[in-house]
Amino acid sequence: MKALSSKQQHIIDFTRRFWEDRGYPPTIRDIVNGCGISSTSVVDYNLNILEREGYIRRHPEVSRGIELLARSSARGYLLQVPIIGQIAAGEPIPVPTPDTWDITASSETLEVTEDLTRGREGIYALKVKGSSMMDALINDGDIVLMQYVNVVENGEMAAIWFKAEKEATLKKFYAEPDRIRLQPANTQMQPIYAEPDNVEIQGRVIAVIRHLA
Amino acid sequence: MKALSSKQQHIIDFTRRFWEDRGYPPTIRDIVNGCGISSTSVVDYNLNILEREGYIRRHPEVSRGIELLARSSARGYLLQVPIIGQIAAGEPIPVPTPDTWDITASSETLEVTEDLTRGREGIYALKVKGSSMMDALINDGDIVLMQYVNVVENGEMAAIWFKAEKEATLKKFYAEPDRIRLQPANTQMQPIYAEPDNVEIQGRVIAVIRHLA
DNA sequence: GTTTTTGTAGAACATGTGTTCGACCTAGCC
DNA sequence: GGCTAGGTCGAACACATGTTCTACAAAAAC
Repeated sequence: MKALSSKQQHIIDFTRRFWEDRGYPPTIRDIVNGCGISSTSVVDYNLNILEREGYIRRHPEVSRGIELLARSSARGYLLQVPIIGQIAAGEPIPVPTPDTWDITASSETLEVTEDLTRGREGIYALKVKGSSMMDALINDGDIVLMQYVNVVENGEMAAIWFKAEKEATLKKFYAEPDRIRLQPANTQMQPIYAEPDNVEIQGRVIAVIRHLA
Repeated sequence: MKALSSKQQHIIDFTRRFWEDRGYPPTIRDIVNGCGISSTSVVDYNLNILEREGYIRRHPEVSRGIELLARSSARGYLLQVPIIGQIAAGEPIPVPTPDTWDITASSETLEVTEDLTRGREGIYALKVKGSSMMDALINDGDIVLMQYVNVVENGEMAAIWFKAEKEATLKKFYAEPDRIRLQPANTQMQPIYAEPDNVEIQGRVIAVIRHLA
């Protein structure tokens, strides 16, 4: 990639702005007007260079056939994840139902980029209430992205429900021969051991998002 | 919004797929082919209904002038944040330069939704190295979204550089009459006090993103 | 100097593409 | 039966838009 002339940079900027603004790319004549260029062929000329240098892709004979490639550009797309409830030490963990999956029905949603979920199915979100998960480095107000699964691999962070104690928590999960070891994310803290019968895995933690300020 | 006929639903789905796939909306004839419809006027007819019902916006006389309004689609938009380096206890905190702002120049970027930055300027990201920030509930591998500022309000989480000790850390910042109090996010831990001369604020923490599994 | 390269201008051309219109079909209703 | 409303079809029209070509100027290479 060579350096771009100021005109080429201008064209790219304008095209991106146009695209973000209207949802479709500009025509060559839109660029002529938007960048104060005086001929369509000049734009064509520079678009060819931009394509050769890998900044855009052009679809020949197609109106508005300009695709911005700039580093992941548009590709990564947005997902709406329903925030179906909260997770707190003393409350049952809300389990997604066909109802809560319905984006339009759920009261709150979280917009995340696809790279967080990596295309996984069954993603939902919970808001953390209280500071009982601090040993998992999760604080009051954090949002945890969950995947709806009933089994997790050793070492994965899971949402766990202690049946007897009626308590919810987030811990790293390890199945050992006769027991289950739950390891706080803070490695300086001691693990907890539990009976396999007493724990119910409610989901896997995909990501944690803490929004300050 | 009335319920859509299956044909209308099909048109919307096709349009979204087309759009996600190629970066620009389909023409009416693209929809004719893609949805197995036999006349452009049928598509036009249904697009008008879709616009009336609020699912799309059409730009008259404009080729490919179909804008998807359905939630998630494009609107709430994506920002590319440059990951300009890492933050570790014993290293200076990388400070953004005009160079690192250039998305195309930086080696790695993070895609975030606008609601995380809330339109703020000067946003960059750092990758956390090591577990020294654990008292701020931040772990190795986490990504912190930063805003480039030199002063922060009391109570905000800031990236701090201790000049004498040559150490970086993330702490809640409180200016007191003669000293600066730095409070770990984990409220059970004791605060640290520092001389105003010895601390340099390198930025404000906007968000923390932890990506597991 | 001459020649080549790079960039710009304007116009003409060919095709892409939204729009319109008349005809037709069905279903429901009087 | 006649009537209307919703939906489909095909073709023609008009203009939006990518492409191409010639001419020209300035800079770079020879």
